[in-house]
Amino acid sequence: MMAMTKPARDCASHGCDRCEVRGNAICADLACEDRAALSRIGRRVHLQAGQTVMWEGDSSTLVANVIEGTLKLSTSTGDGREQIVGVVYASDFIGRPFGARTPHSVTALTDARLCLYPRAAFDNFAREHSRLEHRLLQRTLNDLDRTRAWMLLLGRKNAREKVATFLLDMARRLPADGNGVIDLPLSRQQIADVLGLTIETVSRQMTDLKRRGVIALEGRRGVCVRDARRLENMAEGS
Amino acid sequence: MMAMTKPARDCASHGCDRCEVRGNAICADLACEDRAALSRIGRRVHLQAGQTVMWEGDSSTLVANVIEGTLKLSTSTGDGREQIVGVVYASDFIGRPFGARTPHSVTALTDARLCLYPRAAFDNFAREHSRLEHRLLQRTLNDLDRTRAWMLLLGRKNAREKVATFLLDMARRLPADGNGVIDLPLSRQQIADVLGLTIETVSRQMTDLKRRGVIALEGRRGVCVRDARRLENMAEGS
DNA sequence: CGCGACGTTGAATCAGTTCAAGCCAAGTGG
DNA sequence: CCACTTGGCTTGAACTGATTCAACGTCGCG
Repeated sequence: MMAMTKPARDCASHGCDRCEVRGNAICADLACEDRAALSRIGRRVHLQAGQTVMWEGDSSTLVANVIEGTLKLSTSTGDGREQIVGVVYASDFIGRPFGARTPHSVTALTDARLCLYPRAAFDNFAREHSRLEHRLLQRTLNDLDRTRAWMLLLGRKNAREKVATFLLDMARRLPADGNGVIDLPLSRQQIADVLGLTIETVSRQMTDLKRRGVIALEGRRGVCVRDARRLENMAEGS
Repeated sequence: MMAMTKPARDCASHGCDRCEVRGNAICADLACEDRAALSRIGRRVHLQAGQTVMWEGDSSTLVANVIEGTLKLSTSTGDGREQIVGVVYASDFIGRPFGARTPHSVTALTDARLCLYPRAAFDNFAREHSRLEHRLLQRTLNDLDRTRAWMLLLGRKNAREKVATFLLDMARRLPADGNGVIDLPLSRQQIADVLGLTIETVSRQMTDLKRRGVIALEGRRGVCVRDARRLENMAEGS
């Protein structure tokens, strides 16, 4: 799959033209030749579910675009308690440009494909291409908004509200199959790590939501939102 | 104070030259004439403690540099539970550039002075001055890092760890007087809103820390860190 | 002095955790 | 093909850290 064939014509001479996420990634509105230059800096890599690409606290040497798959961003306390601080999807950007340290680990939740750049080279490229930098800024501002909204959940919502909010967020982001069932990219433990709960509490809340007919569960990872209105009410406090 | 006098010479012809925060604010490395242009867009405003400049969900019409004072960024649930998602100090930037809505309220905790810009004009200016945009990007990336670190606190730390972490953060950011006493810009309720706790729990933890000799309390807002090492241990889990 | 806002303290309650057991579906090997 | 393991998920019962509710202090200001 995805062999790096090299056609002849000027502007079609690099892999990006066939890139699945080009329209949404930060490279979207680069001129054709600039995109070619950027593509020369980067390389494609495949990750298996569970693989970690960047470690919290390590010096920041890599950044990347996510081409396919879902990854988690996480931090931990010294004694091993983990908090997932973000979940990223295709076309999202990962890594810490313009900074010495990677502030959180990045781990693949599903098999994934990345377009990986050495940070230093990327930084230089970005500084010379303000359209790219502008896109990166927009994306970072959005991330910051979403992260701050999540703080309200972590600090002030109870278990039911947390789980309901999480499910709505997932339903919004992930495609549903014909029966309206979505396939969660996270295990129960990982959901707990997103919500600041324990696995048991997550499980109990899910079961409770099922019992009330608000959602249906299909196997371990499948969920179907049956009554979105009610789920939304539960996500706030009512 | 701070009257907008207009001296005659070319490059000294705007208020910025006397600006207390110029070295650290996002305007820092603008060329002299660009800074003059930016200053023409903005205006200085004074805020009294308690005043709110921007409301969560309102359309984003203003952005600003903080010249003096401390402000809080906050979000609330429908039923009035509040979470403080950030505290900003002199030379920080506030507001949501390149976005339609302000995602959180901004309220002065102390009397404050801002350098306020209409968002649309600021956006245009920023798009044409990539050094400004670059600085804004750096700042936003830093904010995001700090915000994500705070998620670990909200999701995974207990009350003692939260309060200890908070105090260390404050001690790092605020100047201490001759006796090592810092003046907290936040009331107990606001500390609770930062940490995702209740006011009573914050009070109990502070008293406990005092009883153990780790900190000393001076009146309502004064704190002195007596044993920083021990406080650091408490901030993680030990 | 006395009022009002802010902070502390105590006792009871409860949401969520902890610990322990059991369940289920998917392998693995005899 | 069936016993047995394995890993993820659920369920139950006991426990506990933080909240809730209520009373009491205390500081600053008219």
